Amino acid sequence: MATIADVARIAGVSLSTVSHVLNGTRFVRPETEKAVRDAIAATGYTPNSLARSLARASTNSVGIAISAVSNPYFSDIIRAVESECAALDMTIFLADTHDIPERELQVVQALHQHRVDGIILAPSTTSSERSVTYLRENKIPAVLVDRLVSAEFDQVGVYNAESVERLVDHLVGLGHRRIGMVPGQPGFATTLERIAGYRSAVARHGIDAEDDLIAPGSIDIDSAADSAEGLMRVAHPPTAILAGNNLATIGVMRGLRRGGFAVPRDVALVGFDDFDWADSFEPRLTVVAQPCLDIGRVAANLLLERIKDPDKPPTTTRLQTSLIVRDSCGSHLRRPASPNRDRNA
Amino acid sequence: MATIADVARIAGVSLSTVSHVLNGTRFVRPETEKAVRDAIAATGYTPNSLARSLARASTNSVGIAISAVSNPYFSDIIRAVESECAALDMTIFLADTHDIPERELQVVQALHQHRVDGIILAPSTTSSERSVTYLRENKIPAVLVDRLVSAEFDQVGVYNAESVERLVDHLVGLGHRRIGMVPGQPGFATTLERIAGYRSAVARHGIDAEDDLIAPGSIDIDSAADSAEGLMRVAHPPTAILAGNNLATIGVMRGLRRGGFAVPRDVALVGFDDFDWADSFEPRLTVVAQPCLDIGRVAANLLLERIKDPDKPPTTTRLQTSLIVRDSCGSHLRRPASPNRDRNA
DNA sequence: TTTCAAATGGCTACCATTGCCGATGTCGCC
DNA sequence: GGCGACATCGGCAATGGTAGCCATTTGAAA
Repeated sequence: MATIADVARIAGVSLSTVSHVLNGTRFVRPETEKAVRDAIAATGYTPNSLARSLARASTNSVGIAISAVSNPYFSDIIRAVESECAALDMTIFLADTHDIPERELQVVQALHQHRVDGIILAPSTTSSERSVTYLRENKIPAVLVDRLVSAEFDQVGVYNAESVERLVDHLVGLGHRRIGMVPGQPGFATTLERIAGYRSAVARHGIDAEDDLIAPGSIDIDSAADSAEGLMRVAHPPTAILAGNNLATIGVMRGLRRGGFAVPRDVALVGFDDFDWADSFEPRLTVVAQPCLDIGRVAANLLLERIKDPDKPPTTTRLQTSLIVRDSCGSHLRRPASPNRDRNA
Repeated sequence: MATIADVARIAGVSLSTVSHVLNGTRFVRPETEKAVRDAIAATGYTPNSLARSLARASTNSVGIAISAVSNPYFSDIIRAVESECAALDMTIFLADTHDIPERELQVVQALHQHRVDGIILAPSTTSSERSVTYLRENKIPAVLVDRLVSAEFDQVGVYNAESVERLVDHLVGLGHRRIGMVPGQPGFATTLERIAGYRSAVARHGIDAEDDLIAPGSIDIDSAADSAEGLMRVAHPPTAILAGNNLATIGVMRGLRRGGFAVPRDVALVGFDDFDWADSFEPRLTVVAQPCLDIGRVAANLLLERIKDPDKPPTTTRLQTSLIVRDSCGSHLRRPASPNRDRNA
């Protein structure tokens, strides 16, 4: 593998000149530049990014610490971040936190050791966890996505409570007064906010709010399925279920099907997070959709700003969700008194 | 940020000794080692991976060049690769090819410049494309996944033709004799193999094989939807449709719905690739499922072997798919003469 | 001849690794 | 007490590209 020294030797110039030609950091005569470029072509030289990053003290890369595994919802975010960064010739380190705090810390440390310029993190647990502490103590430019746990960092998420309230409003508008909830991952900031939104909406409408209507948090599809089955076995089972995220939604459907319940005939269902197949398969789900691409875009831009200016005050951004009404509540069957067939925020 | 020199100074030893303590590369007295470790703790020193990689000429990282964006099928593969690599303390560079040859080359070059130890690539086009040439010319350890385009590399994929043949067999077993196909991305090796499998099976059964039964390749969900609508408008529309991959399946459903056709009432549907929601939403799809986790696992291990021994002969691995029979062909309605309700390979 | 500018060379710090050679120090043995 | 054997560790160099600084060379203008 050719080095810059080889290029310099063949071009008959100094190391400095080759470097300056490569980076445009000072003027060189057109003839000299051509000699250098010819030598580069002849040797097939490509700069060693490691040495370059070492000297520049900047790697032109960002790390994404996210649970890309269990959460398909993140792939759109990653996609948007990748797209923004690629436009600026930055590369992406992807590391999977598996949503386990311990692993999350390891992953953040690994990214730091690789000297990424900044980190986008979806923190697993609620408050100042070790990984967040690590970011703060090492002054690593960072943006938190999805779960907003610390206002000392730049953060991007959605209005979780309000979105759930809109789902509850929708159900109440259709006449439902016993609404069950199958939340997402227990302990996550998003989960807590969404449960709070549920409680708030239910209280506002003055309808049933027994604790047995809220299932425990679900860690995967199957536990959500179990929760749904459990919900339908209580004394007065709900007439509608609200699923706390994409995996919970699939799980609830699986559980209901297993229990012999049809949606929306036996029970209505609304979900948090949309799917691109949701308009083609039955039951066509009524959901609130997150602007995943926007989240990723905003996160990437916030991070790049933060890298440029590490001392600017951190901002927390919440984006709007969209209520997409389809058929999973039977709203096309039993029309309510107050029709609210809104399609968008 | 502390450097190894700071540690050496505080511990009162040489640079060499600190390095040897860190890497266990030569014996040091327990007292000396303790002094070094104390100094590391005191300074909060973490080695600079860049300098380390530069000196070692190995980055302990692998690059994944894949279209993670448009293809959710790859997330399981990425997950498996990440898992295997994490166990060996290797990190992952993720770069998105967007399945565009030009971008694919850029991405491979970027990974190479970052001096990854090896690359896992899902090549977009059929034969020796520029990115594959680049890998070969620069002798980069590499494994090709999904689309098997060059036996000079290690490769991992599935039996595409055979899998499609099983789907056709299943349909024929149910009495279908006009079977349409909506293939995946045009030009991809997988697509060509799956079309070949379709043609072969159709010929073997001696049933209709007009060219208008094979739609053009679909680049996304919507183009697959258009293809499905188109298929249903031909003179003698098919009684069953075979979708060439996950996106095509969703697209076909969307198109059929738009055209007012119900599955399986008006037309049967089988798909390539399974979904984790497919057992809960209607129509419950009959599909062949790829062992994505295994593909990723095998790919990671092949790459690590290849890095260790760059000169061993390349191997091509094809894995078995599983036929999962559900309800999207109406097999639960009109039982055929020969019942083949097989659930697995 | 002096003066000046243009163009480029040379140098250095950045940082950890690793093998090699050399410099101590220590111990046992005669 | 002197000598060899060995344990332990220091010093050095090469690996790489960057970017700013100063020095140098060359040619042209004054």
